[in-house]
Amino acid sequence: MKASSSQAGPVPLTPTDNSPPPSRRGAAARTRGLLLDSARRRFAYDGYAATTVRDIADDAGVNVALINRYFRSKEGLFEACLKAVIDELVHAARTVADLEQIPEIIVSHTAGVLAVDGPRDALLLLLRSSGDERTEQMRTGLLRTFSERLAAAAGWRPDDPTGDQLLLRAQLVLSVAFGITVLRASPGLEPLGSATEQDLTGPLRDLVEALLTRH
Amino acid sequence: MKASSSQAGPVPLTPTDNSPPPSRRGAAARTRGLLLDSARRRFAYDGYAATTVRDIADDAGVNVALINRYFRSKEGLFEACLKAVIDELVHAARTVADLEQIPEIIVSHTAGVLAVDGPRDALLLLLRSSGDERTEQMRTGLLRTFSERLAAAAGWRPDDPTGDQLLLRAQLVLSVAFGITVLRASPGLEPLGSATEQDLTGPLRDLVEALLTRH
Amino acid sequence: MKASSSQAGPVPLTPTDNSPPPSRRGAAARTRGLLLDSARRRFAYDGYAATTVRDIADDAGVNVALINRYFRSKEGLFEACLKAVIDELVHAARTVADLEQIPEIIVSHTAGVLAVDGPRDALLLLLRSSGDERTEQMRTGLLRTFSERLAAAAGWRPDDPTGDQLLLRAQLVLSVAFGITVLRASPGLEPLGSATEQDLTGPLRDLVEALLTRH
Amino acid sequence: MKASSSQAGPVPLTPTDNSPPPSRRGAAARTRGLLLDSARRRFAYDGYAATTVRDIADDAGVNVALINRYFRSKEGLFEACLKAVIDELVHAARTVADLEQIPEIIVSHTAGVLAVDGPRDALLLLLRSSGDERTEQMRTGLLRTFSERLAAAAGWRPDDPTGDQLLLRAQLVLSVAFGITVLRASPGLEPLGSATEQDLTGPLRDLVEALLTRH
DNA sequence: TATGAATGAGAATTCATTCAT
DNA sequence: GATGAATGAATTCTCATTCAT
Repeated sequence: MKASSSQAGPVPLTPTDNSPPPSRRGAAARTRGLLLDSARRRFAYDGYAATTVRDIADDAGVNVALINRYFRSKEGLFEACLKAVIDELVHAARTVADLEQIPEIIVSHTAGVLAVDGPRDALLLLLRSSGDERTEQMRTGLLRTFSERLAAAAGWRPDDPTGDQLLLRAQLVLSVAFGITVLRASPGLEPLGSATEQDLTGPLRDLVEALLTRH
Repeated sequence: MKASSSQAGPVPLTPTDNSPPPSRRGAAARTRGLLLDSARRRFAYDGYAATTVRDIADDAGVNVALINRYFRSKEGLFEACLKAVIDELVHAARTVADLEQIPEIIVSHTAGVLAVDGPRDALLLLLRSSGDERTEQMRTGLLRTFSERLAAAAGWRPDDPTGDQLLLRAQLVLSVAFGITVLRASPGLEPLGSATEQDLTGPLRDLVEALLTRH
Repeated sequence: MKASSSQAGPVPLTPTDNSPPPSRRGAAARTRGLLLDSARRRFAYDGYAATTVRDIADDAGVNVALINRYFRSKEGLFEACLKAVIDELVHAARTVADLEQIPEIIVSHTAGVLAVDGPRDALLLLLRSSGDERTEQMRTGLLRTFSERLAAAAGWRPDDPTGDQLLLRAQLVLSVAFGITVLRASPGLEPLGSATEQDLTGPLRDLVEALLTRH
Repeated sequence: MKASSSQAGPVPLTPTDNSPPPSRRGAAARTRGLLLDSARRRFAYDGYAATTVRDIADDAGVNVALINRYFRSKEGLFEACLKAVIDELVHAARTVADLEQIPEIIVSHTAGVLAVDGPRDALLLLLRSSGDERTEQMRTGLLRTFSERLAAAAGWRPDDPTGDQLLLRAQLVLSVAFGITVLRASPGLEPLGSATEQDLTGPLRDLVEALLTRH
């Protein structure tokens, strides 16, 4: 049985772009963008295999064949989504300079109302797989980068012989972020499901401090 | 493109039962069990939609049609897997009496070599969806139960007016467990990927203490 | 979609034989008979392709594999049914000596409550096909025989040069019989659906007289 | 064993439309029509269950998937066929004003060479069932309408207290039509099998007069 | 003789993708 | 650039039949 989200689209709100095609030139970029947005949501919430290219095209309000035109294939589209998400997260990782910022970063990628998200589906999509080798590696690469960045904020250095302990702890912090994301994607679990940024920040501060301070 | 695991099976090791078919009369239970085991692994690692009934049958070494015979449909099989996992987890939840036990419980469901698992794929499968309403509810029900149990170990009571804070923190602990699981399912992230139970227990103790003590 | 009759059996009444297996010897014949009865009804009402060997076995209350044991195949079973029906009808045809008997013969094979029939499904089954060449010929052979017999009662002789007219009229009489059967098999058409033998005899007398007298 | 007609198609003659596809844009209606034609023949002659969607698509010379595109399912296609047939027959029923016309109407729907038919398979298809409740009702509805129309031509009125007798006789007339159809569908029964319209009209006149005049 | 287990062929349907306009 | 039409490769499921007890 297909997910009920198939007809309605997982998050039909905030179509991101309702403006008419700006001209002849530029219409392509706009269509590409619409598809990318829809795909990202679908892939994130329903997973790669459960998502139909028709779902995506319908959400975007464009013809299915354009997916192949602009992205060569369903998998090409997935890769494009992944690339976009990774870019965002690499950027976010760079902003992590010290431990105090970590809770905030996590919260900004996991909290918020599901429907209004956009950047909120990033972590979720990162966990999805199309089964393709290349995207698998992109994913792993980012995870590594991100956890090293978190560890670095706690004093970790690549050549530190005893650094594995710290890196492991950083990856546990990362785990919380992903854990929150997957649990929030599974509806009905309160109070986590509708926790606000404020609700989460306090506990996360405790958590980060416990895991990453003086170890 | 299909997942590369399609041919090899995600983890074909430890078939759990290599014994020869016990006569023929009465072999039904064994066959059913083989299918359940294979399905559980496949669904957990590849997801519902990406898993083919043929994959499952081949892993189990039996004919595809038997899936329909014993479980009515692919979805029936998924539901059976989910039920089994939920039973295990409900049992695990019951053993949680005080905070000290929590790290151990988490570790026992998240660590261990991927290939040797069995109970280790429980959390992962719990996150998978077939899109069916009923299984969705089973999942949510368990998540609620489990988080309440964790909170209770920290002193939470259902009628406590300010208990939501504690329940939220318990759900964050649960998040870590799921987060570890999904990150370990994504191969290549070291040191988390091959962390042993000992490696994880210490940090988790800090984490549980920070989140659930005196709040 | 399968016919709703699949679970309930088209006519579960009058199992024809509820007696316990008489001995070891003789059990075979009884089982064979049970299967033949069930098959006949199923084939007649649902058609060959829509009927499942499991439907038949379940109706008869015996194991499916026995169909192959006793009749070699589904088609063998169908052929056996057809043969039985043909035997009955050949016998009926022989009793037709003059025109007055024809309405009665028709009525006895078309009227009666659907559920209680037995000989009433004969004509219906005769119209069913398994697609096999041989059964097709058996069917045609009987139809020929029967219509010649009807024509003979009206004075037709095989070598009569102008006899075709009369034979055609006899086949129209046969048509009525089959027409009544198929219309009665399609439920809800009143008053034909529940017409009694008395209701039908009068009109049929008029019909036979009009078609077969002095031409 | 499958019907021998499976490979050859029941009556592949007169494809109704040999014209080349009219451009490509807008070819949908033509394809739909081709499928409808093939389906009608197949369903009428082989029955619903014995007919394969691939048979139909091959007869029509188009891809199988288009059946689902245009009719949603095999059953949807059957329903479309039934609807078309019913429309034709309702139209035919309306033309019946007095008794003299009845033989002609019957003849026009039952005679003619099998291969050249088109409207000739209407009655046959009407007797076929997919097992679906809804189509069953459509069928019964038409049968009722049609027989009332025949009865009306003989003076029957809906509120006539003794009208059942007349209605029953009208349904016997209908029976002849269906009887002729099913007997002609079963090949090899001469002279009925190749009787022309002229051959049938005379006897049918006698029959209608005997059944429907002054009763 | 009877039965539950197992199998392989075939059926309907879905879906990503390509083609022609 | 965009679209409706068409295709072929899967995928799930059903079913007649065979096997071993």
